[in-house]
Amino acid sequence: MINITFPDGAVRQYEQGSSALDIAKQISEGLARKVLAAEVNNEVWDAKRPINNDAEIKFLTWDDEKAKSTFWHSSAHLMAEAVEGMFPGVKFWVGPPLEKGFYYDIDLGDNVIAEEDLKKLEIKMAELAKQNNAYQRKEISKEEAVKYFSEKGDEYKLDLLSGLNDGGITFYTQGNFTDLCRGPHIPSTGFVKGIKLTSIAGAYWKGDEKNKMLTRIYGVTFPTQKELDEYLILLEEAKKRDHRKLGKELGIFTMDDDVGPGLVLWMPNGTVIIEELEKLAKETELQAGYKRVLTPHIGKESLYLTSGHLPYYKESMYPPMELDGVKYYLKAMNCPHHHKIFAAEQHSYKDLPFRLAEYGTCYRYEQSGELFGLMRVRCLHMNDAHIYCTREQFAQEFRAVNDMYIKYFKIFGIEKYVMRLSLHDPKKLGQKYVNEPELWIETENMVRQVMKDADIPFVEVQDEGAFYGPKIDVQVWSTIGREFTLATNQVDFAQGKSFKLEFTNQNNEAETPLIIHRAPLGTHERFIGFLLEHYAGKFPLWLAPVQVKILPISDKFLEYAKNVLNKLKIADIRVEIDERSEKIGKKIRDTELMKIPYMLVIGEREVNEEKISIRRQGKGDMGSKNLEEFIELLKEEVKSKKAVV
RNA sequence: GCCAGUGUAGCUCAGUUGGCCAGAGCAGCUGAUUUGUAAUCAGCUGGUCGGGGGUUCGAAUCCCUCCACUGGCUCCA
Repeated sequence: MINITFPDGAVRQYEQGSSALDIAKQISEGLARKVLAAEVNNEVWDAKRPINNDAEIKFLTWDDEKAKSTFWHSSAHLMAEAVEGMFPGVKFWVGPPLEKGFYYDIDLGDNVIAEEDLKKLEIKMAELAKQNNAYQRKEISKEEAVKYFSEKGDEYKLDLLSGLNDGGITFYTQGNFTDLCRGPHIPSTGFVKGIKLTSIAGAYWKGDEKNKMLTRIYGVTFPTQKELDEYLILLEEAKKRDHRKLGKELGIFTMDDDVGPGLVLWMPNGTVIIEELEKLAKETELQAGYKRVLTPHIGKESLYLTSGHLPYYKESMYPPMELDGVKYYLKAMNCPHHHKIFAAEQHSYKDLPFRLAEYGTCYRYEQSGELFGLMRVRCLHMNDAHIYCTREQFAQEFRAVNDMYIKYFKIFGIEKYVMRLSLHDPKKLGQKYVNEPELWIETENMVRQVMKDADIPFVEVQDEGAFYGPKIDVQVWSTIGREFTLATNQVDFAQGKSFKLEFTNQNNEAETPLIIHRAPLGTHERFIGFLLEHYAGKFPLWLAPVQVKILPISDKFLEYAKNVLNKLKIADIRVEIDERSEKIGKKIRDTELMKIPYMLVIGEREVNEEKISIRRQGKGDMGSKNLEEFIELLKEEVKSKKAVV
């Protein structure tokens, strides 16, 4: 007998070799029907895997993220079985679960798969699921596994095997499909009910663009059709919040073939938002001791050779224009220009930290396939600044930047974010990273310490640093689930040297400053793209391009309405009037769709009472007030920067 | 850049196996209407069917090529 400890601390005895599923069955059949996998001593196991020693166990059902992963990974195997049935002889790489769903990377050989085939595969998967085949685990020696895949001629699985040690290797089989897999899996295919294969994509083998491109099929499955349907509806809803759709509908931005891909034209409504954001940045940075500068959009080749950007960055810069034998590049970053401003004057340690800020316009020739709405563009306006400081000042400055991020995130109601410490890869020193092994370690430690001291949670990732130093990237998720880097805070120990930047220290010696590059609001493009999805186009009052729309019921009340318009304008409110001879219902509908926060309905009653009727976007009629009162409310709301939910 | 897909009026979309001057709704314009909290009515304008080339008696429909966009990969603020 073995002792099994349950999450509530209860200990019960079971026969040696009982599986989690056996145990669940003894508790109740209902539970057993729901168990997808089990955590055995904090490791996820197949529910049917025999337990031979005393253990702590926890049943995993659909509600548990780990069970979902197991479910989706098992679904990937199910899809692989269907694919193998359709295209015999194909080879499989890996098929991991995702946050929502799964994929499998497949070498289809000479076969081509089209979107229509996904339907067929779904049907095939449903058939196979219905057979309710068990996922059978088998421990196997490395020799035997190598033999199996050698005979199959499967170089991919052999490659996986080469990285595995003998002893821990397992095969999983369901129906006619056997895969090298560490598991775990759900008990049988019958659990998979709602099946949707979402897309086909190419993916480089091992994520390296020099390697062969495999076919990746994405899918998602659920234990019931109903849950799948609900998920698909959710996806449809998410599309409505897409910043590209909203951007067009609300007149925020546009792009044009004749201007060029990735080049954003900010329309009047978008420009209002940009100006408000810049106002916020200016106020915030002024208080934080930054000085504003303005620099040209181009620079000579020599500038980028000095900075060291050119060798690392040339591919993503617009090609140079040549004048009188000198090459000029469009700037892809503002730092070299700022460094030259630092260099233009003598600096004493007493001047430091020296902080230069600019909403700098940069041009990056991103690969065509990388462009994506506002999130990835070729002309961007960066909320950039460079801080020149001493080593002693570094910690405090770096922390102040992080604090600024958090302050901004509060204003915008950004609750979900992760700070990511991006480190170098020692193997790539001299290639992707400047060859200063000690400085890398030193600055990485400095940043790590700052984060720890400030008690800010962060994750560390290898091989993600800037070429000149480690950085903190801030990952955010828009409400529709897109993840991207919004802000960045970088240490630079290299450019100070290469630009021969100096200050005089207490001992009257020349010393090179450390440089912090930072962009808390990222770029206008990405930030506004994010905000569009974050607010679903319903911008808080302070950012709303049009804050108030006046809706006269008929032109009889136009004069009064225009009077209101002028008073609001004088109060610095962004206000418009709808003079069309449409019915009030129509005017309201159009204004609601444009997501304008306040509507003022003006008819006979308002004129007689010298009031205005207020309607709040999404909330309906709010009753009437006199105009002065309303203006005060507006001013307060603007000042609070709060979003109405 | 790579893999797969899409590209028809300002927008959202129809357009059957290639075959009468390419359609609808919304928007726009003109007129009527003067309206009380999410769509008033009528008429009209508007399209080299992404560009170019080819197959064919005939192409929005088939083929090639280029461009743009979409979903991914690589890359990234």
